[in-house]
Amino acid sequence: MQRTKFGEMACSIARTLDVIGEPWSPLILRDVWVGISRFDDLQADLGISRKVLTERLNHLVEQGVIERHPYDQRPRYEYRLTAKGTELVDLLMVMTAWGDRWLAGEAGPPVLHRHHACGEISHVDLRCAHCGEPMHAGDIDPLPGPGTAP
Amino acid sequence: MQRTKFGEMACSIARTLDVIGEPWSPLILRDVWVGISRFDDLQADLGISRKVLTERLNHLVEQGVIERHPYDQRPRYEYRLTAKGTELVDLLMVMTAWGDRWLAGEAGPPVLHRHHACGEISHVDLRCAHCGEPMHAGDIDPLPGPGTAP
DNA sequence: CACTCGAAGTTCCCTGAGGGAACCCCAATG
DNA sequence: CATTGGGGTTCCCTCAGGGAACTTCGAGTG
Repeated sequence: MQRTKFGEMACSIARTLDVIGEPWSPLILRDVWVGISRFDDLQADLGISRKVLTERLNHLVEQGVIERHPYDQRPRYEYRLTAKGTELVDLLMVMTAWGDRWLAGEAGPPVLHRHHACGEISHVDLRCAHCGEPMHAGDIDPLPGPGTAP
Repeated sequence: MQRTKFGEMACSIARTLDVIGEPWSPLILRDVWVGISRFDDLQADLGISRKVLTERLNHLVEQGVIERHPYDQRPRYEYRLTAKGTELVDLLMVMTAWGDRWLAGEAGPPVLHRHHACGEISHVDLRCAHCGEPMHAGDIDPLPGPGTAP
């Protein structure tokens, strides 16, 4: 947990960090995405402290990124992505693409992604939602928006 | 700083978190991207502790994401994005898009982005680098890659 | 019914990272 | 020679993360 509250800044990056910026949160999201969805399974897969896992799951549920689903008469739950959380996976895919490109080293990427539409091993690329052309760091100008800080 | 080392995991998401996953790092990157590049300017803009800012800048320089450039005879430096860091801005753009969509609230997004190619206010969308079709959470299958853990 | 089991937390203590503020270094300037 | 200002460093204090033991509660077993 960061001591300074990012969620109150007038910046969508800072606000997003307030939702998934804490240590472990992106990895929890990754596990839930690939189907590791129960408390003990998450704890074993990540090697995270149980206390922190509890805190992170509660926070992600509060933020509406994942949901608790009972899967038994007994109080047993599994966690699933909401629509909000599913869209956050975009972030994970970009992190994967960057990590594969810059950090994988000799051995190559640990995981490959096959794209359903074309059947090829591929990765994500960023395009403008409006015109479809590439959209990267140098391709935009920032302008003050309606929600600018007072 | 996370106690557990993410960089040693066989996962590009975890490795990427080892580079920019610490508190403040994405916001430092954002500031450098938009041209806030000197120590005191960063410290003032972010409200971060000077100690932590020093640590983060050193780490980002070590990771090859930013570079120190002297801008005076005196020991004065400014920080600039490297190619590796410039590609990391993709991550910030996706965070911005998600935050704008899910967290901006009534007021709307605090910052707008005009795309050079089409001149419109827009945001990023994820496409397959191979076929150009949309590529989101449900559109891929993960497969073990060459760098899978032993 | 008493006993055990297992998932899902909860509690406790210890260490170490973040916040804040004061301090330091050093080249240029007046 | 004293001052200024950028770019850190140092020190102390608090609070978050790690680790491991403990708790809860319903289900299954003898």
